[in-house]
Amino acid sequence: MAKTPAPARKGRGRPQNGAPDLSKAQIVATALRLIDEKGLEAFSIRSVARALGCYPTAIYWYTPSRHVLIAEIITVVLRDVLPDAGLDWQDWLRALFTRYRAAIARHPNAAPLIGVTLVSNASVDVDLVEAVLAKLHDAGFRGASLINAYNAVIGAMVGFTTQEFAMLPPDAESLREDLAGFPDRIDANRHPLLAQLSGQMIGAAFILRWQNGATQPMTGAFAMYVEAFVTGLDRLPREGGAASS
Amino acid sequence: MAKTPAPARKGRGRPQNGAPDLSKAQIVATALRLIDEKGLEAFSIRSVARALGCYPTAIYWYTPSRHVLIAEIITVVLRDVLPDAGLDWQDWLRALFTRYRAAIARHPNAAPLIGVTLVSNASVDVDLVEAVLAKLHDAGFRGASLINAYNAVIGAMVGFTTQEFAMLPPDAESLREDLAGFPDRIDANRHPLLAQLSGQMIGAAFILRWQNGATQPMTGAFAMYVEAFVTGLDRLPREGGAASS
DNA sequence: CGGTCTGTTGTGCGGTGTACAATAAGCCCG
DNA sequence: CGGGCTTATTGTACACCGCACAACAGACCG
Repeated sequence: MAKTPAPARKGRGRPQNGAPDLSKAQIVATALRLIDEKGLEAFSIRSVARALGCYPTAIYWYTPSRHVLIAEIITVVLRDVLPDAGLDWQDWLRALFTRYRAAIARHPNAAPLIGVTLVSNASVDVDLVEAVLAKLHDAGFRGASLINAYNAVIGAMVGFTTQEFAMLPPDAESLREDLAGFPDRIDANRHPLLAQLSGQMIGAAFILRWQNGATQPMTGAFAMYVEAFVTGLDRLPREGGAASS
Repeated sequence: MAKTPAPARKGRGRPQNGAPDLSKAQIVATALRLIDEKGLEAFSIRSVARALGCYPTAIYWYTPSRHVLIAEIITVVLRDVLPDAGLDWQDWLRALFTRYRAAIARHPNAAPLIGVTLVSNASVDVDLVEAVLAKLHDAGFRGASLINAYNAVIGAMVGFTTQEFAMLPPDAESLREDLAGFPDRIDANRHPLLAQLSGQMIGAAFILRWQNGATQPMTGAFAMYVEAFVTGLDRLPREGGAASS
């Protein structure tokens, strides 16, 4: 509430209670709350410190850098994406993709963090890796094909949803106005399908939208994407194949 | 070369030749060159100005904001992704994905810009939209299914490659060291497949890598991903389906 | 020849991540 | 019980960022 540091307790030094004022969990939770409520741009070390009523440098006692803090936010967001292990491999993949999307939908403003920072960093979720490998092994994938399938699955899981919830430029309003007049500018001879479908696509389709999945979800497209990928995977050869690098 | 503004010409006012010193194309090209050569983090309005030997605010004469400049960089990177229109719809989609990936591979450090900023903004590439719609119409998709398929295709095109070329944290070295000792920490009882495959996966697979597609391309995984998606798309119902929103 | 347009130089503000010093309270050990 | 070590924080400082805005000089046009 106060202007800049807003210290609940004044003066330097260790707090008097014996217990710390801050904690890593509290910092991560506050950061995520800021992202959820005010958008990704409102998140910074300093804004988290402001919200917690401490100096920015106090944050650094619990986390070594902005990047690591982001990594910790990601692991919180991606909690509980693993589906029930009892499912058939195809249903399991469908559930995995859906649960991943649901996790992002719960914190849409955090989506770019994951897409940009690579799924990796920080704590490797070994259970996720093993589970994907296990289900693909169930499906019959072996050797280099198994690893390629693993990468294809992770890429597919993260890829679509990251796009769906991608951040928009801050001048979304001008983008909207731009697209409002767009149908009139289409040359029906050169772009007949676009001319015919623009009414349904403006504001709802990639490249022609000004809002992201938080307000304009692409549920139908996502379902089709998952279905195409999973059923397509079933029709692929499952052995051999070159390694990636 | 000079310290801060490094003006080739001194003093204020309009240049004497009659021709401007700068141009939008030059600014975009310089920005992209900086990104390619020194990484995305080295790109800023101020760094571009430094490279051009002008004041940062001179950049604003040609572009209204950082976001718009980024949008212009994106359109340059994504030039020439459209494949030959004569191809069969499935081959055309394969070619589209491959050409998109090749474009990103030419400027890997720019990958996060596209993934984050949404494919949209700035100049809508109507030819791309129309071409995708046309090929999916060729495939028999109609109505809501056509639009869903369009979104699935764009999401698939951008999604995987964005992940493959996602930026890594600046402390990649410590990540590498961390992952070097990773195989020894795997409990072979709890994670048997990971224990067996970690040797092939460390450094080359999502979540277990410390480099991105610029140095560790996932060619095999990408091929499998494309193949699964395209052949899967062929087996989907092509009419009806609910709209997304 | 005066005014307006153009394309710069320059100044300034509020923001950022984070390195580093200062400091005070709790804790442990002799 | 007292001195030093550890802990958790306040403060200061620096180099960077995007960008708003003023100043201004040359070109161009009536």
